[in-house]
Amino acid sequence: MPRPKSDDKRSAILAAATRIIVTKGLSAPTMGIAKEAGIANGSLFTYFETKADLFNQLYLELKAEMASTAMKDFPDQVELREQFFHVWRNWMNWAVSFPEKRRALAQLVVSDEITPATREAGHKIMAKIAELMERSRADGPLRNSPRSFVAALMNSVAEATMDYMVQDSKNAKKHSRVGFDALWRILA
Amino acid sequence: MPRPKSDDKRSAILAAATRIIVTKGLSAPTMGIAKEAGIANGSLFTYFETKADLFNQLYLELKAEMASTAMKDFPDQVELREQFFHVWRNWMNWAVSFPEKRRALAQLVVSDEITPATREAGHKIMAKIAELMERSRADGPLRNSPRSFVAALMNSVAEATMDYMVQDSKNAKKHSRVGFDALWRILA
Amino acid sequence: MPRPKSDDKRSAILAAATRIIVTKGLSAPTMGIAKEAGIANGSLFTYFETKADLFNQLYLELKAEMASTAMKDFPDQVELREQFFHVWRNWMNWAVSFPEKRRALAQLVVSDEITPATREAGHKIMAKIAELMERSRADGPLRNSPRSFVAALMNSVAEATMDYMVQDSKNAKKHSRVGFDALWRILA
Amino acid sequence: MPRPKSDDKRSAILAAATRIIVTKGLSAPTMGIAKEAGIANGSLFTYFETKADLFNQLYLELKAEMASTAMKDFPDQVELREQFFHVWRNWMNWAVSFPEKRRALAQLVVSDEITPATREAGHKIMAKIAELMERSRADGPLRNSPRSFVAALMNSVAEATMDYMVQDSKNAKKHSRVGFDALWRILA
DNA sequence: CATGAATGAGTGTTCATTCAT
DNA sequence: AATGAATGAACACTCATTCAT
Repeated sequence: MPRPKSDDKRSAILAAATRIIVTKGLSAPTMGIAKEAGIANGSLFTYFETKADLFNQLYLELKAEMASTAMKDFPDQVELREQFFHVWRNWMNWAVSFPEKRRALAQLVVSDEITPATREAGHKIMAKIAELMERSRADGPLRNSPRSFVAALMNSVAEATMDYMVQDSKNAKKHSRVGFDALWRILA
Repeated sequence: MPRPKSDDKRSAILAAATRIIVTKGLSAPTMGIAKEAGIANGSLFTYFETKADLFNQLYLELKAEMASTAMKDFPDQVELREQFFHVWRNWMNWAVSFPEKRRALAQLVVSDEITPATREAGHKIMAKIAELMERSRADGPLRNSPRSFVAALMNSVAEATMDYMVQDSKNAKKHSRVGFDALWRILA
Repeated sequence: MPRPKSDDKRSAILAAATRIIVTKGLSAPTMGIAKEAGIANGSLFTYFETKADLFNQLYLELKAEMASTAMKDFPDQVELREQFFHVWRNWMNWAVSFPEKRRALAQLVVSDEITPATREAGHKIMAKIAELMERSRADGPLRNSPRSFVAALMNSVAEATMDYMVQDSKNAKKHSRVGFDALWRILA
Repeated sequence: MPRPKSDDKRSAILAAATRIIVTKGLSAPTMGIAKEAGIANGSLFTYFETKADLFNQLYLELKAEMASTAMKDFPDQVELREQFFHVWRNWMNWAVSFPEKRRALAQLVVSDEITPATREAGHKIMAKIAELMERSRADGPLRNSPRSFVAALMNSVAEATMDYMVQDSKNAKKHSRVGFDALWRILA
């Protein structure tokens, strides 16, 4: 029974990577990430086989956190629009509360280090939200468009809204509503 | 800033960069771009001071081409919605006709090599389109939102629509319409 | 130098190192050797202070086994040439029976990790064979050459013969004889 | 017409590698070789694609020099034994005159970075010497052994002789003769 | 102006060795 | 004693940029 691989350390690396990606981008040296995490450069590779592996896992971690935050306190008994707005509000709040996580995720999304398998897994994580979206557009103008198109639209509106909220955080709540209304106009 | 002798060579580099960025991403070596352009690696720096400079100029070049294509044959005499749709259609067609340019531009947009000044200039280039957008939303639900938010929304809908069109190019025309309708629902 | 508890484990490491050296060379990671030996990487250093130490001990181990095999069933009562040939035959047989040991040893011989002291000890181990050699050349053309030169010649002929035998193992016995005759012609 | 790739520099790298290999072995850092050659570390890779490439070329270079030195002033009109001895003497002299080259070559020969193709080319370079060897053993006791075996024997005797000569260079000439006689006894 | 050799800082990853458990 | 995580120096190779020709 030697020192067991510490979950704390894994988390520290992930958190460090998040911070460093925000400031230096995806080309940030692994050594910088290790230092930020308070470990030796070589130790990083005890937890993640390669830099790309680290990025893929971070992508998933962030997406999972985002999705689970979005689904928190999900109200089963209310009507669809309100359900969706509940999720939307949680989603936006996460982005505003953890701007670094959101920006890091945004970088990871466009990285070509993220494998198709990882992206696929990422989509599965968002399944609940996607399902809400599906139900919302079921009778709307986009009822015949492919899901991926609708999902892309939803994501873009979400991203734009987040930016808006972060920039003018005093009125964040209002902006969240405006973004959701725009989305709803697209879908339903 | 005396522009160098051969405009041909400058264009060749820009075109080469476009192609290389699509296949290798923004981390593509300058030497690869030079080779693709049919010149020696050192010569690239006669035309562009640094790699970042090349990218900034390419960003502007592509944006300008996109914008001018969008404004082609602009119909002054028709009503606003139709004017906007004319522009939208040109815009979408450009993206479908020159997928490499569009994809390169998409990469450049998220690059942190692109300076704020360049982004600002890029927005100016889109001024005509922005103005249309402004007029369209003047009486709509987003009439009180900041222009940047509205612009971000428009861009996202455009990007999603382009992807959609490229993926299913047989029905490109129909998809273009669907995207525009979605945009219009947001704005007006 | 208290030898560690388990001689089994020590032997396992030595045997693993032999195998790994053959496939990966002397730059084989200690971790690979440990895994092959079925122990944890850190445990290797309980038995051998350093990688170089392991190699030095392995060198000696292999040389000792080689020498003792060569001297097996030594016939005291026959004449010199036959005595020498008996040893030669055992020697060659060992090489053919344990090709991995021989190849590992060949690599170790040229390694600069093997210290002069170890080499010296290795020569002592071969003392019996060297003595036979000395007696064989006592009246021959090399009677006035330094022992080290003669030993080097003998070793080279042996090495060449071993290669020859391994390559064409069907006629190994014949090749062994041819090699010995060549050696004898040099010495006596 | 830029700076042309300089043959001097190529030679300097090769010479530097020779020296460094002797002192630090084949694991010598490329940076050390570059520094010894008086160039920047990156420049080494202008002349040799990889470290392995450098080693392969050096192997060939050294072998070629050795072979051409050995054939210098080849006497066509004398009998076989004398021809062979002439070559042998040149060969031994080269080894004694350039001990670093010889030792570097000895290391390269056992390196697994040297490709089969390179080894093949190396053998071609030695073709003339091999031919002499073939003629010498044509009627001798090894007339039925494979050439590779005979060549291995010859090389080993040569190596042993060189060591001997270097160690006791005062009597180098005598030792060269002794070695040759031993070889001749094997072959003819 | 064009060329491509020269430069040298920068980087992901490996690995012998140490040490906490 | 055994384990395997932790360490950090080391290293081959890349690449934007400079500069001699």
